[in-house]
Amino acid sequence: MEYRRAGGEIEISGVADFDIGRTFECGQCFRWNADGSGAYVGVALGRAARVRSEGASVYITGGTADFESAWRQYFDLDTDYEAIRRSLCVDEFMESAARFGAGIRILRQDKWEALCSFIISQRNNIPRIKKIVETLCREFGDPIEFEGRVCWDFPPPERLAALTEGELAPLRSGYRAPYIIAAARAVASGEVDLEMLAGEDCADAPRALKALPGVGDKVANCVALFGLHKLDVFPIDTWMKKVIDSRYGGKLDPAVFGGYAGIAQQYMFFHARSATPRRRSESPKNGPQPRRA
DNA sequence: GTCCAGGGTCCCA
DNA sequence: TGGGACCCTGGA
Repeated sequence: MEYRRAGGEIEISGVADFDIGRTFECGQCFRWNADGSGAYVGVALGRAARVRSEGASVYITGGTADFESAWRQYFDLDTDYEAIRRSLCVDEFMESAARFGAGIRILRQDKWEALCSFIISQRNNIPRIKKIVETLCREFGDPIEFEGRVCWDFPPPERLAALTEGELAPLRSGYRAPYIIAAARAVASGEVDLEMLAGEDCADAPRALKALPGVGDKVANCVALFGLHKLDVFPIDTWMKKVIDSRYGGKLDPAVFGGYAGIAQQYMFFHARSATPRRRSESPKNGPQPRRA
């Protein structure tokens, strides 16, 4: 990996498997949006930035200090995803999924933001998740000036811990509001220590996260993978259930992927979502049916 | 206007 | 272990 200043941007080159579109669109993050020109604008780690790719290089707004203190870690640029991807091609389907998802990197997102965002994600669709998260930031986050407009940082847990459910009403987050507040209070008070859970010697972070109301297996695993960077964790949602049912007869032991089951999951998830039309009218007739009265 | 589905979780038999 | 309820939105 090499980087250099290029005007108001940092040019990053020599990184295999770095596709910004796939990385931002694979469902791991909710605050990066395509601007229509092929670039993505978003807020992360208290900074706003524009990210674009051109040729074999990726360009990020800002200087070397921002790059070294934030983006280098955020995009996990010192990890060899190409080698990991090759190691995950354990069968024909994974070869196909890994080829399809080549370039996806697991972002090192803010831990609290990941926890809060995935609580919001439950029984929800991605456009609405993004809308709720954006409203949360706009209502309670700090402003960040960027390219002549105002973006909003993700609000810290201490700020949300002081709120009531009524004050979260503008989010229209429904039954998730009390979960957001409970998580904020647990993190702000230190009852849940996300830094500690992210540590190497914490063997079972999802179990600790599941102590929070509104955090079950799926949310806990997503937070462990995308917030705590536990690359061996394998979240299973409705899309993954479909893949496991259709490709592996309903049984798949994530252990076959070694310590990188989480990255395998992202290839499979991205492949499944991209291969399946998302509109209801176009959705497969034999998909999982809701359990309703 | 009505119905249904959306990256779940919780509670209760 | 399985079924139903939960909050809200947008498409059909």
